[in-house]
Amino acid sequence: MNLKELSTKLGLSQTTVSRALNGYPEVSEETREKVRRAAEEHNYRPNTRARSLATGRTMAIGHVIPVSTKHEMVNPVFGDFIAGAGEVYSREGYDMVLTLVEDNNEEAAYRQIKSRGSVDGVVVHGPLMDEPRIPLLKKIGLPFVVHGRATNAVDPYSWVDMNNRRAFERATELLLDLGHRRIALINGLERMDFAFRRREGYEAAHYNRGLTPDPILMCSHEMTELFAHDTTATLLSQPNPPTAFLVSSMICALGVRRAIEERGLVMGKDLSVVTHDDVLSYLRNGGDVPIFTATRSSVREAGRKSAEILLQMINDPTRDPETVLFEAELVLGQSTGPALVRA
Amino acid sequence: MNLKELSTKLGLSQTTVSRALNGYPEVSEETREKVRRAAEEHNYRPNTRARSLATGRTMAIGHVIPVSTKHEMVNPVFGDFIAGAGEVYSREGYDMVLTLVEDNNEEAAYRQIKSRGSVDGVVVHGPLMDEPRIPLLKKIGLPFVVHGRATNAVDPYSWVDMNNRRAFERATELLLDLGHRRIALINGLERMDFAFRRREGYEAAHYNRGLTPDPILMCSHEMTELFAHDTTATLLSQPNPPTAFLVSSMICALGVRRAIEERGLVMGKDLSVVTHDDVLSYLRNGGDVPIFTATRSSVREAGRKSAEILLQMINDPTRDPETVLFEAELVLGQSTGPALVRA
DNA sequence: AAAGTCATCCAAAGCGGTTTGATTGGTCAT
DNA sequence: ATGACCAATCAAACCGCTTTGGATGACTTT
Repeated sequence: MNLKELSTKLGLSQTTVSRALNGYPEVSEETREKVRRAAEEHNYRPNTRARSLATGRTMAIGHVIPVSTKHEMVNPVFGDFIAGAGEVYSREGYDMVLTLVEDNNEEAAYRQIKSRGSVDGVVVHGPLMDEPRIPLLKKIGLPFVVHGRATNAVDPYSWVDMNNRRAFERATELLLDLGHRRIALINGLERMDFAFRRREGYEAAHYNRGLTPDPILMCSHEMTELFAHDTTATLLSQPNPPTAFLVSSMICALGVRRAIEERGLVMGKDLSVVTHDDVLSYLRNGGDVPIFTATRSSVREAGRKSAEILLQMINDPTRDPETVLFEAELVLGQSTGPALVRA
Repeated sequence: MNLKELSTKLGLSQTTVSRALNGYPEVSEETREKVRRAAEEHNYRPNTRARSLATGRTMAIGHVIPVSTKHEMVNPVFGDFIAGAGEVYSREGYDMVLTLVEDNNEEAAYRQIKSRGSVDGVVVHGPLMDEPRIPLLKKIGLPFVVHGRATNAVDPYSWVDMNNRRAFERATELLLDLGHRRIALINGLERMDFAFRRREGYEAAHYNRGLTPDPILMCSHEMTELFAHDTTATLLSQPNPPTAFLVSSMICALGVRRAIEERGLVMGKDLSVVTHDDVLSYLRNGGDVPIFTATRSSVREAGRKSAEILLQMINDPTRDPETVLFEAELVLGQSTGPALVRA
């Protein structure tokens, strides 16, 4: 059933039917109601492509997902972010278009998205410190919002981020307050902006107290359980091992815990662990009392917020870029305790 | 830059330019080359919507993701499946459109997808035992392939699945061979087809040896770390506790391990654990020697295969439904050992 | 030299909507 | 009664592409 068929069936012009359904005032209420009922009855819905060709709006948002070519790694955080954004899209009648791109030719991907004109805007995932996509998108004029930030970006742009630096500074302070002086940092890839900021926070907390973190305790890698486990195991078998771990994700924290327990040590007693918790739906941090002491910020909420901002920008292109910075909570769990005095 | 502009710039008709770029033979090689260069130079790419309106093909595949309303749960397996499917789509020039749907009105969602005509086909995720979507999609004539199967479906349809029944039967047999007689099943929601089949396999292995599994040992829930942990803890504190656990996902297995180790027990010695492993990129099952003994089948590969089948169906609608059944490997890790003789 | 073939190109008609610019008939003030 | 005005409707243009059904001229064929 298309517009033409529906309108002949009703004995009306396409114009009137279209206007009736789209709520234009030039149609009598009586006719509008008649049209509405007929549309309902025949399960008519305007063809997306035709409509978007006519209006110039696609009613679709693109998400370009970088897939690490090296490790075939898909960010586990992604599902929840998408769920948050998707809530907003479906509420507002937008589709979500995913493009998976190997991380070596993202620029081409964005250019293609723009010139094929299949979305009204994009969400940029996983920004690096120097993020070439930001000036690129500005240049080609595709509305966008970044999940995260790019430290070295110059022009203003819209982003939604968590205060990674502050979160990790506070977490480090907590561990320092507990008497820990050798704190390992199990971080993500530090060319990713979020990981860079987290290290900054970690270092700042040390410097603020006149301390210097031991470079050997700072590790950076793709955040898998395995990496975290192996790194922890290695660190613990060194002569002057860390007494605490600051970890960049729940998945990693599980690996850290495994390594700790393999050595017969008890988390929260022999060693302290603080992790960042993205509040993933399938990986809750314990029940009433959290397992891990954690900095906490919902990535699903970030998804919602990103989508809202992007849609606003699309609806009103004159708007100034908008930014949202979530402060992470610091929740106490069972994985932290005072540093043991060395025997 | 659109076709009209490009063709006037070249002094050719739209027809010729379009044909040149789409490889039709009615164009001299000389002209074709000239057109190609001009297109390249001006970064021209045909507008997706216009093209799909003209051809009737959208060059997009829909994925309808059920989002559990009750638990706000996003399937963690989804990211890797999408990554696999996405590889194929981008190779073949297809877009991927995601629709998140609360699990109570999926039917409306599919109807809408069809009538809005924004995709050429869909992948159905998370089939239930009685899956109303299958007859629905057949009825409305939208090509589809199911990731998983629906036990009670009657008409043939395309699906890609793992042999859940056989995998869990073998895993159970392994545990029985090791002398375990009280084997707990930590399963997903059993209205989901995969979970139902896994239980069947588990039960069959028992029955085949004249054993009857204790209903109290079979647990079914959304597969979170927390559920697995709490259930395991509960089971272990019962009078006649299980000596082995058969677990439906790596995430759950982590919860099982946590509960085991909290009691000061050692996995692989005091208790055995076998899990299913979807080979998620961020959650590898250990390094050289797997941590968990596991049934293993790559969900990413399933994504690839599903996409391939669907595209074939779209390109040749006369094709018969195709089905792929992956057999899971059973890999031995460190989490299994002989049942201890009760003191 | 006329007719037929063939390679190459083009004008115009869709695809299914939205939107512009009339057109119609009724109501009201003059 | 007449023109102005308004509400309600419509025909046709347009969005950017593909594709049908010619056109054109060079080259063979007879």
